[in-house]
Amino acid sequence: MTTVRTRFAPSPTGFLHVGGARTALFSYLFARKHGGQFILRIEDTDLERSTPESVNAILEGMTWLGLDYDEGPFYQTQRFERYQAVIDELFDKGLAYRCNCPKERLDKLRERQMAAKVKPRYDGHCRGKSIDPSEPHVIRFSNPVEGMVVVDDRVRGRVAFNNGELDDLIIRRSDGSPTYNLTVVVDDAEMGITDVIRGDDHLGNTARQINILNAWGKEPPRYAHLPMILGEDGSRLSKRHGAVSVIAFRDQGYLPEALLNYLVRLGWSHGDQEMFSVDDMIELFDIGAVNKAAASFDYAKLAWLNQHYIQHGDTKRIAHLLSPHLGHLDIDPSAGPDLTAVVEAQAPRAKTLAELAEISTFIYRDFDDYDPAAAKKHLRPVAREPLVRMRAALELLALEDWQPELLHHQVDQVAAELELAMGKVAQPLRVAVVGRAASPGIDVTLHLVGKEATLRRIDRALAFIDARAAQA
RNA sequence: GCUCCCUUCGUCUAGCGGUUAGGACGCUGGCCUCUCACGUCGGUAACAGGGGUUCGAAUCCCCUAGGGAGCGCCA
Repeated sequence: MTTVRTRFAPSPTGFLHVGGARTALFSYLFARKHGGQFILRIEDTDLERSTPESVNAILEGMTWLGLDYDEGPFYQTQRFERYQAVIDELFDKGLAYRCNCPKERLDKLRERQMAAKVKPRYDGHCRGKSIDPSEPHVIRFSNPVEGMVVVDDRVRGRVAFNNGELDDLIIRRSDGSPTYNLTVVVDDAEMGITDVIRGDDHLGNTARQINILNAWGKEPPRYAHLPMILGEDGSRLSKRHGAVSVIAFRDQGYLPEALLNYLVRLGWSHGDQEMFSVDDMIELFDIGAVNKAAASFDYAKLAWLNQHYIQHGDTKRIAHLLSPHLGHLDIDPSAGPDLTAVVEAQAPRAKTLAELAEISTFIYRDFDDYDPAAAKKHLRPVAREPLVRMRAALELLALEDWQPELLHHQVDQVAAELELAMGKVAQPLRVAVVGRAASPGIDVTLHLVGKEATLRRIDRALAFIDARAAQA
């Protein structure tokens, strides 16, 4: 039995988007599941549009997702001699031919075909003509004229194409460079790719590629064409739907395991299971169980998964990943409490790391203004007494006693002394210290804010209440 | 226009001839509770339409409708 070898073959004309990431993931999983190899190949034969920046962006995305490859990255631009050799071979065997049809003829042909309501395709005009290699020309593959090509696809099943529908595609441009369908075929064959997993926009190409493979005398790999990922409105996923670059997800505070988990469930499932670690995926993934229909990207569900992983992931690691997001808010995490304590306290209320950072700013610096609704509701004259009492009680607390348990006790005490419900004391205190009505438990909140800032902010709240009373 | 493909709650999906059509996200009601969350219990909501085949169809076949992809000297 031959070893399974899959590849991910992006063209470096932009960042790594989630559709590509899912294709890469499925290829990766298939290889890992079968104990095979996963290969990365950069298809940069389009010199006009390929950029080194894009290559870096793709590599960065793969690394962030943890989709490690066993071989590569290979660059097609470094394999031009191989492609030329195969083109020559096909030409010498009469399986390809020179064509010098001018653009005008091709345009007219196409026009006529459209008018006749037939599929536009090259008519094989130059087949059998002997064209001098010194004059400008391209080389076309002689596609079989009769018969059918059958793609035995792992997700689509058997898909048949009539050879009459396929035309003689160009395999070498007039500038001498090879084209996509040729390079893919050569690389997949020579890199020993056993299973090609790619987007279903390639289904049509597959028929052509199988024909080239057959002519060249190579065994075609097995194919699996994945359905597309659509935006929330059902149209092709694009930037206008939201983030599509995996790096953008990272920068917005998504965890790679959350994105991977979300992606694996797009078109694939294992019973009712929703949570999958990468190890789970490798164990359970089944390419044959992939759906045929396109799926819409649901940002809300991704957010739910992300929250789950923020909440249940290793606290130290989450803290580490949170750090740069605090930095973006001009916060120096080392100037505050232990970051893991912040993560533990806030994780249940953040869907992204960016959000986690945002709702934690009060821990590091005084807030600018009170949330109007919160201030109106809780910083009223009735709150004055509880706040004064709290301040007095807290001031007596030694720095080393500034711990959640003792802080909780203080709030309890004041509430009991004033015969007030816990909330009547805790809420004004919370708004005073946080600036808004939502935060972790009041004990944890006070602990994270620290004694000095807590007392300062209570004073500020008292002044606020007095000023408001004077105004009324 | 032509070729190929797809169609179960709003979304991701389970289902593979007999189910009260299940789960998850979202939305929503209760509980928990110092707030917001988390958690937990419940609710809402789907087989695109029409013909067959069959004792019996979400499941098999055909047609219609809707959607998608491809038809480059792009990949």
